[in-house]
Amino acid sequence: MTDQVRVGEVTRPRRAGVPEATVARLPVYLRALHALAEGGATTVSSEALAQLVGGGSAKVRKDLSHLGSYGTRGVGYQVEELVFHISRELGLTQGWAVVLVGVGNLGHALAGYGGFTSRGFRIAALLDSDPGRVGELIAGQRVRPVSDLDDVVRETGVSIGVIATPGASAQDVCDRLVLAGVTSILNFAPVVLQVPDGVDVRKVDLSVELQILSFHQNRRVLSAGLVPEQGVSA
Amino acid sequence: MTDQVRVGEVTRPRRAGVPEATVARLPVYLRALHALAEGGATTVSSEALAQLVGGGSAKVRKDLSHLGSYGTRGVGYQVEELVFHISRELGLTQGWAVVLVGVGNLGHALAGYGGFTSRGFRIAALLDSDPGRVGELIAGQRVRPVSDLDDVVRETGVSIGVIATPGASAQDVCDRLVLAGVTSILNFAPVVLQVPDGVDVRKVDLSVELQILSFHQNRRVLSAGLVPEQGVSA
DNA sequence: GTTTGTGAAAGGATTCACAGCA
DNA sequence: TGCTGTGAATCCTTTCACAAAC
Repeated sequence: MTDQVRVGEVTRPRRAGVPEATVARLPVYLRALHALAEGGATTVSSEALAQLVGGGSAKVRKDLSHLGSYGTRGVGYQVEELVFHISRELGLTQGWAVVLVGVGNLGHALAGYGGFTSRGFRIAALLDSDPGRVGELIAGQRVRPVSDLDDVVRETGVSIGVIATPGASAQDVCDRLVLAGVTSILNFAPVVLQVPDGVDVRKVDLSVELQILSFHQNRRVLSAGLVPEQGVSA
Repeated sequence: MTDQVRVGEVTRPRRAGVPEATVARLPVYLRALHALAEGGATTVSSEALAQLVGGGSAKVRKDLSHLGSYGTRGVGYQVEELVFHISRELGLTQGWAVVLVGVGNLGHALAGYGGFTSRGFRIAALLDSDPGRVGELIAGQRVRPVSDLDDVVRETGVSIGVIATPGASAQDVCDRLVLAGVTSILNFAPVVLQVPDGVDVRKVDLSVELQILSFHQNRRVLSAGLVPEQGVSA
């Protein structure tokens, strides 16, 4: 936090090198802070915040220190101030336009999910390749055909695409998104997408977490000694 | 892989110490391997697998080496064999019974999601606290009231609970699950759950990934346009 | 020749512990 | 006194590079 970086005409505290691990936790802090603010809290200590998100206070402090020095010794952090700085760091003040492709069960859930709009994302369009779905009204939006993608991107300045199609069509949709100029993609389809350099893909896999849970559950059962042996032995 | 560990009455190659980072990737390998098997491939090299999942071949080899020594030098890995060993390591051969609480949009999507059942999970029951939803038929299952939870756990030996309720009721549902004896919980609600020691909670937050994407998109826009020179790395 | 398995090196992330400030 | 901010130490993860095996 000591050195400075020139951005345009102004210098401001360097926040360029925020570690990935920290970035991944900022949304979690943000949610906790919103909850605190709703509850009427004005300040919060690293210890209290750590309690809320499940972690150590030192980690919280180090994370927040990457955004700048916004705490007060002996007191803690101002909730509203932290919300502002984290939101800005995450780019949530930009009001990104998002296009959602695929309005099956999951797409429906995503279109109606408050967590997107409440964090500054604007769903610019809902697309689906199934002609039977086109025209359907979901969360106040009319579903449009995937062929409208180029128009949508041009009209609304979409920079983030969300893929909630079946696995089979995900790569095709992805290619179209990239071709249309979308550089950030959130993929809910159960496939690993291939994209050119310069495009950022993140994947949310509903079953991966369940499998990780299974691993731990399995270990717990095994170490509890209840299951003598399973499958192949050495 | 050299030392041994006693489990019950037998010794077998130690696989107890699989690093978390590796565990998190095993489901991804598993999916790629299933796709390869469907495509008719019988062997795969670490390099090819790395290509498919997006990573380095050394990482793949080190990951797989934690399961044992199942590759053949000069050849690669047997696809089917790897599928078996990874599945077993993840405990997917146990056929865990899962109870899903909350059958709103997201719950619907989860109940119909093939990725659960195709990986050996069995949805033992669907529960909802809304009396209006009880009795509804989803994916061949009839929705039952949350008050049936104890019965469900007793009857079906459920060990994993999935929470897909609104945030407001998630902690309550979580408490009931814990009380009923469930020790692994997958939480889709946008809150951080508090649980006693010995209970494993994993959270999937649909908007967290979008916010991380926003961070990178923001950085890209900043460094592409306005920032003259240094500061922003990558 | 090809590809695995793995020590060793390098790079990150977390935790410790305390100086410094309100 | 209470709590932040941060070097230093520790732990974990990734990458390198190559001997061993096919």
